[in-house]
Amino acid sequence: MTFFNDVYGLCKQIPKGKVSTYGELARKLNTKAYRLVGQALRNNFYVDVPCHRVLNSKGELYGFKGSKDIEELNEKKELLEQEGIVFNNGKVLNFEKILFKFK
DNA sequence: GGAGTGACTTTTT
DNA sequence: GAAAAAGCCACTC
Repeated sequence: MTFFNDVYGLCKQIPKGKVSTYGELARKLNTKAYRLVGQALRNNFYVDVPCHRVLNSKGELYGFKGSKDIEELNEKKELLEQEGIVFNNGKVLNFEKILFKFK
């Protein structure tokens, strides 16, 4: 679970009001397993990890809204709006501005 | 230990 | 430019 753990750690590094992408996370971890990032978050969306701040490369939520099992994250999406992130048709406005890039 | 899986990304049609 | 297909790696069953 080390990989997952790393993912969680990075997610926690995402400052409030900003978002990141699975690609960035994976790249930061020096891996191409983009899907693993999503998997990690999915298994651990119970934990205090701001997984809702992680979007896909297009800057929009992936799977959240479509799946019923994770419809709880729909509420988290609204949380993002509370943090200052604006959504438009499921997409994020000024995505590149609020995108948090890992170093 | 092998096969299946997935909140993705990139390339190709 | 949208839609489909393939590639990817770690984790679970």
